[in-house]
Amino acid sequence: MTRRRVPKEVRERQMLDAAVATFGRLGYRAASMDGIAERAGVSKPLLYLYLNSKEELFTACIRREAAALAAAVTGAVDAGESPERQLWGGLLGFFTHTADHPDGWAVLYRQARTTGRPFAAEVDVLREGLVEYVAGLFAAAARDAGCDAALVGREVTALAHALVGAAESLADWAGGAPPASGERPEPKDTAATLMDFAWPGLEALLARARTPGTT
Amino acid sequence: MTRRRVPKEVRERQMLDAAVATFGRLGYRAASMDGIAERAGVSKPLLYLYLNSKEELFTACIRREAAALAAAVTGAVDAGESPERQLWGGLLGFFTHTADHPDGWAVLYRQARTTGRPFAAEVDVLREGLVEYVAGLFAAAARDAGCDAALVGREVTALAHALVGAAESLADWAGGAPPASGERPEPKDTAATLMDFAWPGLEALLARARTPGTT
Amino acid sequence: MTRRRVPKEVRERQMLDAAVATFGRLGYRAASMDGIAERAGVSKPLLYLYLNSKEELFTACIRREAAALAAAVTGAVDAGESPERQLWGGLLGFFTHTADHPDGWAVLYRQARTTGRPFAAEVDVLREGLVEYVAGLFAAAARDAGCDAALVGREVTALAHALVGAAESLADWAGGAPPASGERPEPKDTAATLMDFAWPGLEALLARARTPGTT
Amino acid sequence: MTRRRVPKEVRERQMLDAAVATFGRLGYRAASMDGIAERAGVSKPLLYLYLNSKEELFTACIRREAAALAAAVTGAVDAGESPERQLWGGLLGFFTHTADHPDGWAVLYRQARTTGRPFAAEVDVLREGLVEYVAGLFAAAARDAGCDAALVGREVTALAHALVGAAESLADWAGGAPPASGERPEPKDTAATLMDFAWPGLEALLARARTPGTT
DNA sequence: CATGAATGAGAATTCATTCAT
DNA sequence: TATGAATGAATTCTCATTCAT
Repeated sequence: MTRRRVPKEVRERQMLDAAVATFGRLGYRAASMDGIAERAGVSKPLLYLYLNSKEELFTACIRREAAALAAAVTGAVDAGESPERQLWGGLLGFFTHTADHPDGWAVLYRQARTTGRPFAAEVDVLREGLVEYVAGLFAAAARDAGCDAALVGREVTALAHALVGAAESLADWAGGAPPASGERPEPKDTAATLMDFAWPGLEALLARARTPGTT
Repeated sequence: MTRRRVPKEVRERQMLDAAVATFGRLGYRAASMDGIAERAGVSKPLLYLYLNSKEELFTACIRREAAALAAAVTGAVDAGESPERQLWGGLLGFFTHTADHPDGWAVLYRQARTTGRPFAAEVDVLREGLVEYVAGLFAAAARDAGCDAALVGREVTALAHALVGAAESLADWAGGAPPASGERPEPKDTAATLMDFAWPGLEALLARARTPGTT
Repeated sequence: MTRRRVPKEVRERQMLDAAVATFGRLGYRAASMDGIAERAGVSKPLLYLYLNSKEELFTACIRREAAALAAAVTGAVDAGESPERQLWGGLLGFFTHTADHPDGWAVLYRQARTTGRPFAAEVDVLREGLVEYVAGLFAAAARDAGCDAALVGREVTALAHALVGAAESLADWAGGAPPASGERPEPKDTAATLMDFAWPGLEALLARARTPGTT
Repeated sequence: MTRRRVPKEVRERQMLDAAVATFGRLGYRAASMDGIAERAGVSKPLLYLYLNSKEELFTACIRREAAALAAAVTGAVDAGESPERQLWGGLLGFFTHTADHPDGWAVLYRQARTTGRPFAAEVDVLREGLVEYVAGLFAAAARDAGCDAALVGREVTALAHALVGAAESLADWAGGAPPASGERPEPKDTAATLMDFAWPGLEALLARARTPGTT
């Protein structure tokens, strides 16, 4: 159609955008290369020229979105602050980004994880990074509270897993309800809900750790 | 091959079992009617005779598994006990059932939600039911603690959502780690983790509600 | 279209016939599964159901035609006769069969040999068989003529190769000239031409072998 | 990359060389213009600028290789010598050239003949020329032997066909056996094999022609 | 002169679905 | 009741060919 010459990077971004939107809504199998090409406004061969195959295209989507999400979380944290403030910042960054990029989030959380090993593994890398980061915050909070970090180590990791899972779930829920269901919750509110939900559990754990005799 | 005359209901169950296993592992699109028929040990036309189409078959799977899960949760609760005990019972029932029926859980949580509106809606019904049930428990706890139920209503619902989301996430995580990762966590431990994580948050909320002046 | 139920073997033969005709005329790459299915009067999926892939289909064609040609040659020979008579019979069988099955011959000689290793290897088996058979006849003729078989062994094999090559070439030539060029030569004449061409060379060789001092 | 200004003719030769190598190894269909351009070290549009289309490119390859082969045969013959010496010279030239230019030979003999009418026709011109030349030699030999040329005319043509076919077949066989099979036969040996094989047949024919009463 | 960027057309293969028995 | 046989409709991917610079 439009034989417009467009710089490589722009074209590639157009294609990835279209792919993320399509994969995010339909899933890997149901998405067709035809559909993606059309949405990107390019011909199918061009799509293949840039991204080689459906599999590689999907992988490229996952990587791009994972990197963007990680950057959003990292960038929202001020490393000099208290663990609690850092967690708050990270959560806010997380919910803001996922709310702003629902298709990207769907690709990562909904689709990539249900489409078989190689893809799920890509996401696991991201996830492990987040879990470790949160666990680090919890450990710092433990130190600040005068607990033996080694003592609470295992439980801290479990809690970090639970928190990340809860965050994913909330992000999914917040983004999932489409226009119909009235207003979408603000990222700030979602973050507050989760903080209120989770932080007391952590403090209770630390309290127990300071009072020997309880497990 | 086995020309055994089998009663209608048994046949149907065989087919649904095969379908749940196949859909749960491969997803809706990647699963083939051929594969399901073969796994069920019946011919494809018979599969169509009983279940009409791939779409209806998938829907039937979702409904059956959703009902089974709801029954498992409901059945594990003793309506006469305290909210905390009731929640504990429900969580235990939930984690036990999902651990025992990983394919069914995968169909509900992983596949149905990623395969487009009509199917996701089926699951949402189940989910809403659970959320409301949990919210009811929280409201009861609020009353028991002498709080104004109306006052905490909104927050209680948000918390219920978070808890259900966390439970789903934990169930998925507990079932997801295959043999490699050593032993799978016991449902009881998973439930305990979540209780420890979540209950303090609720109590903190109630405490705030009793002490006017804080949001 | 015609949803006629046809016995398996008949269907398979229809498909192979169509495939041989198509591959023989267009070559492996230029032939399309669509075209073959249409010529066979079946749908493409059925073609795949029976023959799995283009590659397997081509292999099946080669094998069937190779077996048929080998049978035609073998069946035209009376094992009790003199080498010269046996060779005559074999050639006659060969030229008769190739003239009667030009597409099969084209598949074997023209297409299979130019379509890469795995296919060429199939034909080589046939070809080696024929060469060895002819070499055996030559050796028998040598013994009858009182020559030391071991002495002429190597030359006999080279001659056999040349003869088979000449036969292939003549068959191709005889079958290649289409209607335009007037009448096609009779297999008997082709066989006679080759006998006249080749037998004196063999006899000359044997004569040299009986008169030591020549190489 | 190499922005060297290269004279037109050299460029064209580079392209034809690449095309011959590619077509000879892969065949017309399996060869891609992309591959040829890359092997030639030029861009695809340039390839099209010089040679217009895949079809024309293939035709140009055939013509160039056919001319080269004809020249090699013609140039190896001393027109003043006896028919037998001339035939020997021609065969030697033929086998030497085909051994030195395996890709060109593959294009002519293997690929062009299996890729449909228009291309096969190009080769037929070459082939007919060779056959007529050989038939002329045979006729001269007949005259030298005191035979009535008209009498043996038809048989002489058939023999010429057989000889050319045998030569082609031997060239193909000699060039086909790759490194594995040890040393490749020398052109001189191949020519000798064919001379030994063919000349006695011709002499026998002439002998019969001088002795009326035999057919 | 030379090319990077782009596309229309087609090919192999798979799948949900349905007759005819 | 139950099925072996059959197909229409996609889907992924490739290739010859051509603008725009």
